[in-house]
Amino acid sequence: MDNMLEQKKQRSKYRLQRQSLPEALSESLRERILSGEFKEGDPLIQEAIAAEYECSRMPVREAFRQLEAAGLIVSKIHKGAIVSTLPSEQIMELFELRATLECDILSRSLEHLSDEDLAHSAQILKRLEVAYHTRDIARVGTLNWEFHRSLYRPAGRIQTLAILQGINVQIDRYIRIQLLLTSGFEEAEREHRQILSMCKDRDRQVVEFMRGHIIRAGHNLLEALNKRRVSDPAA
Amino acid sequence: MDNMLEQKKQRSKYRLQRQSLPEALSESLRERILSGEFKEGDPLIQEAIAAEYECSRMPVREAFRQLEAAGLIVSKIHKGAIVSTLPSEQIMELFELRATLECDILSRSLEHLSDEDLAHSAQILKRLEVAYHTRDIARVGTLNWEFHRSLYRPAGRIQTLAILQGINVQIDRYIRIQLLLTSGFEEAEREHRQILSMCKDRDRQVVEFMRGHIIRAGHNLLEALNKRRVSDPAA
DNA sequence: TGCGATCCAACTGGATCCAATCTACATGAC
DNA sequence: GTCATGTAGATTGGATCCAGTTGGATCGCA
Repeated sequence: MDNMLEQKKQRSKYRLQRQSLPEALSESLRERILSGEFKEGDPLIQEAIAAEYECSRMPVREAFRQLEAAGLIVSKIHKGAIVSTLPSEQIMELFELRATLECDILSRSLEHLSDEDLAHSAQILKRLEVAYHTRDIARVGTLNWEFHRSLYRPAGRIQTLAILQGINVQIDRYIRIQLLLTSGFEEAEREHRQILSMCKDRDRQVVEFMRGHIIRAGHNLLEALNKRRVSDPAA
Repeated sequence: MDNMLEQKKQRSKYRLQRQSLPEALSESLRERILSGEFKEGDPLIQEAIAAEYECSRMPVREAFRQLEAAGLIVSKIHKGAIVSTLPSEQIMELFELRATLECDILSRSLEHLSDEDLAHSAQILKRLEVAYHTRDIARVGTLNWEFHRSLYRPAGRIQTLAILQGINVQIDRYIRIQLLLTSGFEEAEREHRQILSMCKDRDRQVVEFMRGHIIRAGHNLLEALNKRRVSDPAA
């Protein structure tokens, strides 16, 4: 999150984004769910969270509503909230959705991609590789999406990006689990470099290559995940 | 919403779905926004809403969080919430997203479409036509999406349907405005019948026909909307 | 009259309090 | 001993209360 400044560069120069407590809370809680601190099925007790952040239960409740809308938790009336669980088929469906939407947006983006955009992407890719080789899992998850997004932004498709962002939040935690379990990211790393290179050439075949990249990542993830889910019957 | 029972038929037979006040509130408020009672840019004052529903401001605040997550309102800290506004390009983008996702899911659905599914769709279409000819705008909006969804459900793509549902909520209010302004729905009505007929024949060309149907609807909507937006500079 | 500082009303944000509901354990009847 | 019922503790849902912010109105001054 230390690259906020770069991201906001097109906005007003001196804009300080204040956020309400519920927003800050939901951001922090989201990160803790993605990091695996709160696992699938874990109950989230309002009072405990409130105590941790030294605030009342009220902002916690509003944060829960946001997390629920993002699909990270499910809450039943008078029974509290638990971290949501996604069946394998739905995880794969999310990867297929990504494939569909990212191919579409990448195709549109190619026509507007400037050299500065590509330089920016290259920079993110470099940081992503550093994060991967220092085993900084959280940063790998963040930067992986950051890299993809940097390629799509020139398309100017705000709604598509928003949906993709939401999908990414949903699957990020599983990607992190995969990274913790296996080291099957080298393939993705090679592919990322090839994607960037093809984008530099404005080679339209990159669109179909991206589709394969995403679907392969999904399959790899599911394979690792299913191994874990049968051995650990927490699901 | 009177077909709830049908939809839940595969669940436990006697399940009563209680909902919390915030949920009920956000549902009601969403409907009021979609119906145009609250227009783009209108401020939503917590206290006023709470008074209307004879409850405290607390459940209203939680409902606002949900509506914000759905993209129907935007709230600034210490300045309250207003009904969100979508620029024309983003409305068209949402229609293009619909085209992409609905073609994909329809294609998958075709392989599982049973005769019962088709009978159900036909029934909805009939109700949709009744609603249109009795000028029941709210029902037209609801049933239009209901018809589309009934064709996609057999695909079993939960996440895709959830995203499409979200998109539909976003554009429903503009569809209703269009229905109020013009009567350009006859074309869509003809197309609906043709879509259903092609589905009955399991004709795969229905996928591309659906794409045209959605894109045409988007263009018609934007045309009507732009006329209104230049004459009424509320945006 | 025009500009600016100050004050006030309206509203939102957050804390605390009370009520409703669920869970688990204990008690008692058969 | 087992099953049903009752009850207490925990937890959430909703109301009320207080503090902080905003925006506009008012007043003062040049």
